[in-house]
Amino acid sequence: MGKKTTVTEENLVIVESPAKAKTIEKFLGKDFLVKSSYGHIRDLSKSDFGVDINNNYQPDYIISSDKKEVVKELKLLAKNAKMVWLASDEDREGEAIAWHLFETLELKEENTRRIVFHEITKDAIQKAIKNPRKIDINLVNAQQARRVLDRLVGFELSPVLWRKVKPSLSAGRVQSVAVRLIVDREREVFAFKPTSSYRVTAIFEVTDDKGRVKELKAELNKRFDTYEQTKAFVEKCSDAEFLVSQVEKKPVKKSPAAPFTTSTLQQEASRKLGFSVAQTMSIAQKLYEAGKITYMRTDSVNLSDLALNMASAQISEMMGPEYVNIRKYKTKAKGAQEAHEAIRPTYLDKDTVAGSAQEKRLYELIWKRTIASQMSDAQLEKTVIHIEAGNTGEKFLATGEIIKFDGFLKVYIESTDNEGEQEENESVLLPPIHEGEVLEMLNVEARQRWSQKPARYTEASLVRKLEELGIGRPSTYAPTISTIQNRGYVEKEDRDGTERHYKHLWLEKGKPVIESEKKEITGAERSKLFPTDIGMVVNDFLVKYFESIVSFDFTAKVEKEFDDVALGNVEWSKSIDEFYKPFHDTVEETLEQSEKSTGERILGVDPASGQQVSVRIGRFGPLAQIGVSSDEEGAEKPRFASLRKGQHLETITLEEALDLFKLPRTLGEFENKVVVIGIGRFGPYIRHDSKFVSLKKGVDDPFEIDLETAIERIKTKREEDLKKIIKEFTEEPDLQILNGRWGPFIKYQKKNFKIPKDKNAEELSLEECKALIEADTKASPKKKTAAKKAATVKKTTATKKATTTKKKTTAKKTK
DNA sequence: CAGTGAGCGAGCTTCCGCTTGACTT
Repeated sequence: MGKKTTVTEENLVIVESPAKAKTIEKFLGKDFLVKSSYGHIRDLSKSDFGVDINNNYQPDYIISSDKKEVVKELKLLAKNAKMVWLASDEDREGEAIAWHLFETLELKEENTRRIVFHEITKDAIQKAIKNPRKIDINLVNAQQARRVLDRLVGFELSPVLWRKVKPSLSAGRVQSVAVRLIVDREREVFAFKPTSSYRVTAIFEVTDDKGRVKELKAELNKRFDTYEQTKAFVEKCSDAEFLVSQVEKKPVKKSPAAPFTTSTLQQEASRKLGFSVAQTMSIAQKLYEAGKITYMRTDSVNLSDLALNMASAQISEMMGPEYVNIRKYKTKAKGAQEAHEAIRPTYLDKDTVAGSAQEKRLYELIWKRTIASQMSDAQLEKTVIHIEAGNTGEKFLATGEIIKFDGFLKVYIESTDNEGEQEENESVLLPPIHEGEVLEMLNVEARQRWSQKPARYTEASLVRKLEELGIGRPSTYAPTISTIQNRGYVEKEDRDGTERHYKHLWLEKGKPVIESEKKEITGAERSKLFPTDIGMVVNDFLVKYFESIVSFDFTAKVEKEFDDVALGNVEWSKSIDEFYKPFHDTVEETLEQSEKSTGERILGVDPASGQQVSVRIGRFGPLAQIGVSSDEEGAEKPRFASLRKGQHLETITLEEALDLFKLPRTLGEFENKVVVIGIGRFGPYIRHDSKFVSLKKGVDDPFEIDLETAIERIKTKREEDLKKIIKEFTEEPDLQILNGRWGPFIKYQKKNFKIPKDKNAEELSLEECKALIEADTKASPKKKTAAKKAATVKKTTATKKATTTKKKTTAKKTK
């Protein structure tokens, strides 16, 4: 749409991102028009795999529907340009984009150049223009192999799941491994048996140089396995002498972390700011588009020389030259392609930025991390004081750290995922203590401690694991995490902890030991990824029949193969053929031979009826069942009940399953209508006269509640509802003025309408209400169509994959 | 929103990686 479209330009440069195009255009001057392809412009067609299996896996590429406009414009511009510069990223995907552009725009070799740069700086770009090359067809072929392999795996495997597990499911090289990680971890947690030991700490009294009395906390250098041993030791402490036998001092240095990549940014934003992976990416995108940070999808920890100079100047100015230590970091990530710089502020002299609160916070995080990465090591002195506990043969250790030179710690401290054990990492300043001193004991405390269960994944820690395994790319981490949640394989959830008792011993100077049992809350989870039943069943199915595909090193193996293709040592279609032939055989075999997979577990026998009790995945999710289906005439049908939230096929017990059938429960009658207790999506409820009343949380037990209490709840609900009604009209019972969460509103035929703020709700007449309804429906005709669209989406798709489906429906319409 | 738990079968679902917008209570 730009005005320049019709003008003939000397040079057309095509990059992938429009924001990048804008910046580069400034560097190149008026002879260059810089445009963007918006990523890939073509993809495999969806019919017949988009790949001709019988003809060397010949790909069938079509221009993506949302790229037709872009392609049309680029084609015209390319036709009129004297030279076309393909400046997509220097990695496998970027090379392929260049090649697709070459093919699709019908470019000619003599006036096409391929150029690459890893940083968006004037120097880098001008150097690139001076050093053009040809499209590297081997690298392109490696990308084609990658693309075709992913298509074949995804489009062969998914239909197997439709037949053997449930329709609409999906499997793929990346998502299936992500799910597997989460399922495996859940089972580790389930199998985990905590063991306990006893941790002993003591507080001593110390007088410092100025005569001030201070407390010194120390921990025993061992933990006891049994309560008896612990008690015996604590008792001995009451009259023991505590002698400082050694004061150990050693220098320690700490180094800063590398600048941010996509994955480390996602992790730190999650730990420090509590952002989800998708949130981080969308905020970063905004910062990028505003020119405030460099590109946010990168696996590189490299900073440009320009950035390093800026960092050096900035640190020197803000904190002094002794804080500068310019470093080059090397990536550790498997399969990193390093087409971009690390994520950094565009201008390092800006330590903050205008924008939303979230943008500010993320920017400041990036600024700090970038600056810290170029700062000096922190110099610490670690002190360990050894305190002999009388003649018990044990000793207490007090550790402390003093910072001699703070270095990068002045700006940034990296967080870790460790939960619970933070107190041990606390750095404390120790009072001056000398060897040979005898310390006064104030108290000794011993408490039972339990070993920690394996940590469930957060979105961010899953990304880190995937990156470690070389699975997925910076541009796909966030979408992959959405996919496995949208498919219903995984849920992000909070879980309340459970109460646990622990033993406690307390000894105060000159007093007897106090023994007690205390309570703590343990195992609470916040925003953790849990597998669903369907996720587990699908995973087990894939592991059983397609172990090689969902194995953790599958991607690494095929990447090696792609590397050979990129080097020109192997023909890509041959490499695909070697994989596909046996894979396809397994698919056929599995379709023929495997049973349908429902995750069925037989729990036992129902004592009341003598029938079998089992659980499995049903049409609408996990269910429990009493009895078995039978073809025989007049055979009794089994009874069914859905599993509740938090119950799982794998862990539910016979008793819990039988409990499910106790509801709904009829209590009796009230006002000649039955009162029924049940549990629905929103918890336990009372149903009466086709109205629903929630049970009181934490007070009412759906299995125990009696008719009297239920009636009480119904009555209070009625009173509350009355308060909601502001005005009613006898001539129009469908119309009410109600008090809602956001103030008064009009309810008409089950739809809600706004009341303007300048109107008094109580004084509205029926005519005025109808006028408001009329005005509201007219004012937003879009609302209606949007709602309709949403409804059709809901019909065609079971879960909330609204975004992808919507795109498709609109795409079809515009055709 | 508070249930349902199939084969009278028509046609659809699905992958991974590049990119950005246009959606909504």
